[in-house]
Amino acid sequence: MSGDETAAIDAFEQLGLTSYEAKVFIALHRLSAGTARDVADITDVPRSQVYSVAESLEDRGLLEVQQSNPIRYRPVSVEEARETLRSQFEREQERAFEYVEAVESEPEGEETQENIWTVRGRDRVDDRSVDILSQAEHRIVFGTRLPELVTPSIERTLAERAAAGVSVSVVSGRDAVREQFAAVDGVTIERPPAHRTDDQRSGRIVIADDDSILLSVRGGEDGETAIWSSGSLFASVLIQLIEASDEMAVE
Amino acid sequence: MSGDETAAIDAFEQLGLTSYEAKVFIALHRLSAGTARDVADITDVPRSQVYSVAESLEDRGLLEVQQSNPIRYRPVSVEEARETLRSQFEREQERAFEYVEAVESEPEGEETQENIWTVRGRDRVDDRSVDILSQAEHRIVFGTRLPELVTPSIERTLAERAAAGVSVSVVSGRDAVREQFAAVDGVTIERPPAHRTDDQRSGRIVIADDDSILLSVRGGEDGETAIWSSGSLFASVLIQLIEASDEMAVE
DNA sequence: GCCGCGTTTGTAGGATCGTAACAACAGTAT
DNA sequence: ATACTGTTGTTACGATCCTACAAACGCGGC
Repeated sequence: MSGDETAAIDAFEQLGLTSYEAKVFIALHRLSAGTARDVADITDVPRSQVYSVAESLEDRGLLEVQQSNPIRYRPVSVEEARETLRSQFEREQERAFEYVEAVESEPEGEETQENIWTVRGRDRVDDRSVDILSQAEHRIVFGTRLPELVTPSIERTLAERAAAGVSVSVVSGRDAVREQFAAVDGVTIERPPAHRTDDQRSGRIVIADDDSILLSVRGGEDGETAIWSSGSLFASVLIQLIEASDEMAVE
Repeated sequence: MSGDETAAIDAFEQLGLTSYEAKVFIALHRLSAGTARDVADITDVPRSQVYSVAESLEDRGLLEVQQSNPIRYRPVSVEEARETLRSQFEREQERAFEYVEAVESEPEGEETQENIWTVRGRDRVDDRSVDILSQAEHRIVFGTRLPELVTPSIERTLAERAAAGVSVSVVSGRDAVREQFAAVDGVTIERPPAHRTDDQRSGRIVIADDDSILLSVRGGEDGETAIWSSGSLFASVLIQLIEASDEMAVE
């Protein structure tokens, strides 16, 4: 079995199929249609198991059955299968989150507790950054060495906030980053203070108003890990610390 | 635990979470945020298990962790969770079907084998009907007693085919059905021949050109079950049989 | 000491995986 | 006609893995 096929089977398992179901479904697409024996011959699924597996695939709407002797199976088209799985997914998601929304309680006091949260994984850090940025009302500082950490959603949010009258400044020593914002209206571009050594492992920094901050580093298993805090004493102190050291450098 | 909650947990399991993961996620939304003990107190998840479950939820991007003592957990917002799960789903689906598309073989001879296929479930019958209808090039006959079996997608496809110059005739004795097509251009409405007794269990009939036919019945576990055939001798013979009996009645 | 936190280990149950035996049937040779 | 052969569809049964669930442990703070 090829590595690609193993990967595809894994993916199908993530979508809720068993490995047998994935193998039978794939085999039937190879064959266009076929009997239990046909399927068993080109997979490692025992023939005796094909019948029940096919039945369960029929229940999921992924194949059709010809009641003959021998029984023949026919997979539905890829487009139809995708649509079927997708609508099933949407339905389940609706059921699940409907309830969560009904029971979730209001965040009391808008995050006034002294909390510093950890976020692992680049996409997650990205989401959280956008979240923090879009709550800014007066000023934003965004800094990074790495152009690839200026994702489209970040860029969009910065531009949107700038347009809303928020003072946005992007801090980077790298030209690649600086150029990304050269054309954006209302965005000030600055260089980091000279005294700050550029740690190779630093990721991005996000400051929104005087009460929200996010700081990420690269490395570790997840690629990027961030800590962030919003509305806490921690946040404002951290922000002051960071910015005070810059002010001093200027003087 | 309420029935709603059980349903929601089931739904989360369908989305790939374990029941513990679902319970912890829901509990954290109830609390807005909390420690392992907080969660254990309002669920039947043992406190000692909350830590590992939360870790796995963090990997999935469904909650964030505060590294303190005690450890505090914070769920991501419903919108963020939905988006995360959805993009994960899309990614997996892409991985899975990309491979299937690469290996699927061309249907040789365009369904010339003598095959009659079975389809169970109303939605599936609907899909197959639309599929057959949209391959019609010259004429279409669509019949049903039941207005609810004239779904929007059927209606759309019939109108689209009629617009493409296909001769479309809808056959029904029910006014509710007849009225649905009264306004559609290019669609002829007919009554079934008087000699044909209207079996209570009949569902829909779809005929496309002289080579594709689908026939469904209501009843059984799945609500609606259909047989269909395309390009086979079976199909053309069946079509002739059905239509011949009508012709005779006319004479 | 005492108590709560976080970790680790162990067991029971369920679902999937994988093997094997079985009756029913069709075709062939005797 | 009978016996033999091979296939089909069904059923039963261990092996294996993961989840659910329970209990114990080391640790640090009060």
